[in-house]
Amino acid sequence: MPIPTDFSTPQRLSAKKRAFLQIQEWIIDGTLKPKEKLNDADLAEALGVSRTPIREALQLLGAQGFVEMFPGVGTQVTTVNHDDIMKILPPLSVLQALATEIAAEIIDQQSINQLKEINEQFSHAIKTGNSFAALKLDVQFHDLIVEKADNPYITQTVSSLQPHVLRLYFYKAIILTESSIDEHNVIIKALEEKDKETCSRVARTNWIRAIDEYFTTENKHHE
Amino acid sequence: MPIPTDFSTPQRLSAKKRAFLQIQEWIIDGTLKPKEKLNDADLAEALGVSRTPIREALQLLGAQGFVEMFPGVGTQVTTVNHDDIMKILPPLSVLQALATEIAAEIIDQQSINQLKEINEQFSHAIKTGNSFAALKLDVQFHDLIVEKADNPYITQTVSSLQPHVLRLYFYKAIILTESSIDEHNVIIKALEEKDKETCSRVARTNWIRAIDEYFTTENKHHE
DNA sequence: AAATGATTGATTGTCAGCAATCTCGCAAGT
DNA sequence: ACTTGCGAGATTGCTGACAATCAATCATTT
Repeated sequence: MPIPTDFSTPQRLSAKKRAFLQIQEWIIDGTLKPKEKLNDADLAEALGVSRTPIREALQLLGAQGFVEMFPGVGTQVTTVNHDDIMKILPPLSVLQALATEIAAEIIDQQSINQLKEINEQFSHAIKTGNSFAALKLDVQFHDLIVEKADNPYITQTVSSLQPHVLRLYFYKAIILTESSIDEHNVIIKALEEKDKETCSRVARTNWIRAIDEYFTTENKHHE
Repeated sequence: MPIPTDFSTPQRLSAKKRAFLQIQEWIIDGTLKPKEKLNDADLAEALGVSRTPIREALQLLGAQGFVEMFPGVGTQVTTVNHDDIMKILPPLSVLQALATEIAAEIIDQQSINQLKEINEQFSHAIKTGNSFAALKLDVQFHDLIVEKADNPYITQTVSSLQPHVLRLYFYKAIILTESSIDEHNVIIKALEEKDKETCSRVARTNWIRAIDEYFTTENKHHE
């Protein structure tokens, strides 16, 4: 009998980690409302653990900007505004542009093939109106590039912004359109040609176009 | 007897916050060595508190990238390498460049005067060889611009990188020279003239010059 | 009626202790 | 000498409880 070689160690999630992931999800999807006061005993009861792992999870959520802790008073979910998209896209885009520029010099063909595959799935999701899937594929696309850039500080800062992007999606502040498909293709081509300049320019101006579209859609919405 | 009006509410620091600040300082200044295994009972004893606030502080330090937690095993101080400067400057600079570009459109004259004042003190610190003071003034200079940009995501990402800059200083991986004085002056002038393009360009290329100088100094050091 | 002070209950931050797990050292077997 | 197995001790994650503090409510004074 051959020894199995394709197993992985089963991951036991600590109570803290479970609490963190669950509360984060509740905040992102709006179950826990902006400005809502969080009571750690209630959360502990809801999740079937003691208050300590809840408090540890809240430290992490505070560091992420999803809650604000007022010592001696309580913990509150941070606010989310429609216009936050206006604020998050510039830093996110310059970081992604930087990652793309760095990756252009070192990326391998296999990863480029992966990007093409992701963009095909992204295109399909856009065309079939599956916007959540499209968002996740957009994140995957950029995350692969960030990973290839191999700079822990870029990875850290981008990943600190990503959950906020997801939250904005749930508050209907994110719009992905067919234009993004073409942009991804331009990035892929530029990466194949090791064209740093185009990589950087496209990724950096992407947010300007996204904001224009956002305003166009918003104006229609208000009419 | 007039009622005092210039007092502020005395800030009581929670045990958690005190622990966080102290352990962070120990990591930054090398008291706690890279790769060192941290034992929360020892830290608790050293700081005269129970383990709970230590564990909460460690969550924050983990989120900051100063420690890595291995569930069930222990917590370890992250490594620091001389060449980390090569990795942190690009993202830090693009974020600072973005902040400068945004601030160029909205900054007031009072803040510009403040920048001039800070740069004078920075110049003095450089010329008298007080490099720690110079670093702190450089941080102050950029932080004021980031504050004026009024974008919480830029503030958050920049401030997540700053403590790492300080740590690299203590590991002798940061060098500030007289060139920075001139650069600051170029930024100030461009801000006064609302010249976004120059703001952005200078702040974004600053790290290339800083890395060149770093290599020049490193080569001399190895001779 | 409005302002002030006192009281009460809830919540937060922390403590001490318990159980589970991990690591290390020692002993036994090959 | 090297490998394997076991046990002990240390450490981690978590629980339940306590004390301090805050906010809300009630009572008293103006």
